Formats: sequence, C-alpha cells, structure tokens
Amino acid sequence: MLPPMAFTWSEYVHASLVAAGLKRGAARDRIVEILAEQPCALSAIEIEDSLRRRGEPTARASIYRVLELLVEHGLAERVVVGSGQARFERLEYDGDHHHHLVCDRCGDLVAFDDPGLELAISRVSQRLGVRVESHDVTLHGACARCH
Amino acid sequence: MLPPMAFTWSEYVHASLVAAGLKRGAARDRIVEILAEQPCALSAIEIEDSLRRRGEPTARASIYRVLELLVEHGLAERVVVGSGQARFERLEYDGDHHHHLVCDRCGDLVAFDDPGLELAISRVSQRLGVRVESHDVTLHGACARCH
DNA sequence: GTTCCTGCAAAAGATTTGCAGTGAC
DNA sequence: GTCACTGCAAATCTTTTGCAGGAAC
Repeated sequence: MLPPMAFTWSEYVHASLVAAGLKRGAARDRIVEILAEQPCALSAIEIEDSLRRRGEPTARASIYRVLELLVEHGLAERVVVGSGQARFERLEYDGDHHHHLVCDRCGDLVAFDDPGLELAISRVSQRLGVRVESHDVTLHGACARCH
Repeated sequence: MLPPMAFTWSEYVHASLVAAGLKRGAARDRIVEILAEQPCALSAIEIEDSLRRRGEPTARASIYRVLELLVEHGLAERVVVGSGQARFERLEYDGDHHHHLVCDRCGDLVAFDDPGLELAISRVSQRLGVRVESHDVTLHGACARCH
C-alpha cells in the first residue's frame, strides 16, 4: 500500500498501475485526468466528447480499455443509473463512496452519502447471512431544483 | 382502480391494459405468463429463451414492446443489476417491492426486502429535500450458499 | 372496418475484439 | 528489444424502429 494522504487520485492511479507492472500511456493519462476533475459518474461517450472538446481526441476503444483497467484494479467503479449506458467514476483510496439521485425531470445526477443508509445496509447483510462486498443505491425522483 | 385481492397479477395486468383501451394478443399473454411465474428479474433474452423452450417462440421485438408497455403502465419494473442488459420483473398492485443481492460467485440473484432500509431511504430523501419516487438497492457479494 | 398486435428485417447504440504500428522502459 | 499502449476497423450484442400482414373488438 501507498501512503494515502501524500497522493492525489491521479498520482495514486498512475503509481498503482506502474506498481502492477504496466506502462504509462498518453490516452490513459488523459482519461484519468478527466475522471480526476469530474467527481461524478461519466459515460464512456461523455469522456470521449470531453476529450475531443479539449482538443485531445481519443479512440473510443482506448477509453473502454482504460475504464476496464481502472475497474479491474479497484481504481474506478462502474455505476448503472438509467438504462442504455454504463457510467464510471473514480474510487477514492480511503474507501469513501456515495450514491446517486437521478432527477427524472432534468436528467441531472446528484451525489449524496448517508451514514444511516450505510448502517441499514450492513444490518440487512447480517440478517441475510451474506457477505456484501459492495452496494449501489440509486434514487429516482425530482431533485431539489425541480421539486 | 380494481379490487386488488380478487385478481392474480396476470389478471390484473390484462384488466389494466384492456381498461386502457388496448387489445389483447397472444405474444403479450405468453410474456405476462412468464413474468407471473418468475418472481425475480428476467432479461428480455431470458424471456425469449424461456418461451422458445416451452415451444412458444416469440419475436424479440414483441418481447421488448410488451416489456416497455408493462413498464409504462406501472405493471412491471426495469431493474439494472449488472452491466450489459436490463432485467424486468413484475410490480405488485399492493406496492410491495424488494431489492436484490447479486452473488458474484455463482451469479445468482437473491431477492430481499427490509423495512429498516426503506426507512433509511425515506430519511435520506427528507434530508436532501428531494422527492423520491422510486429507488433501487443492489448489493454485490457472496450469497449464503457461496459464503 | 378500424385500430392494435405481431413478426420479420433492418437500423441504431453501446461495447468488445483483432491487428498493425507506436511508444515506454 | 520486449511488452504494453493506442488507434482504426470490424464484429458483437442489446435494444429500437419501419413496415406489412393478421387478429381483436
């Protein structure tokens, strides 16, 4: 393990992958940078657009490959909010995570976290006798603005 | 509204759709029957296979159209468990609903419900000042058998 | 007879894979 | 020099759409 507080997420990612014997590449650097800036879930295509808009067009296949790599190494998470397409967001090394409200009016994605919810989930998993390794909570409704 | 307790889910579905001015058809009847038997979420392709296996092959387009219709009328729910494909399950008229544990060992889908979890979610939505119309909770881990 | 339902085929999207060339170490 | 990374094109897979014939009411 690496000393957590000394690293930004990008540095943490690059260090983890180099430590795993992988080499560094331009496309990956750009994608990691996008995810580092954007705290909430992006789809592969949004990442592609983002990159093109900032003058760094990147092959879609590379984007999917990098995202898969990050998920495999526990550095990012695939979250499934609506139908259609998968979205990805970075995973912090301190284990912090959050959940999402999808506003069905404006389509916005609102992130939140809640200790009570985490507690309820750990109680359920005990009651069911299962080992829960991760969990997803997605609320659908109207965000505070569209309320 | 129809008197709930006198109807099975299939009857409830057919009555609702007829009441909405729609006509009855063979493919829809078959698909509703599958969903009525299977309490937990099925993908469109699993439904297609199910139908073919029981000697009632049905066009995939019809399956998607029927599922969309059921979701539109609040008779079924689209749940998103893994990546890739959507899954569908019936929605009871009494508003009962449950959540899912996806076993990452054997791939099984385990349904559960939990009042504490429901309570935690309603508290979160109050705290956030949003109106939550529906919610999804998906746990990933090892089921009791693979534990 | 009108309107909805169904099946087939084609289209549209998202994601994955094969391969050849480039770049990191 | 080796092995990983990247881009392009093609393939795959799920889901949607257009259209013509058939069935429900």
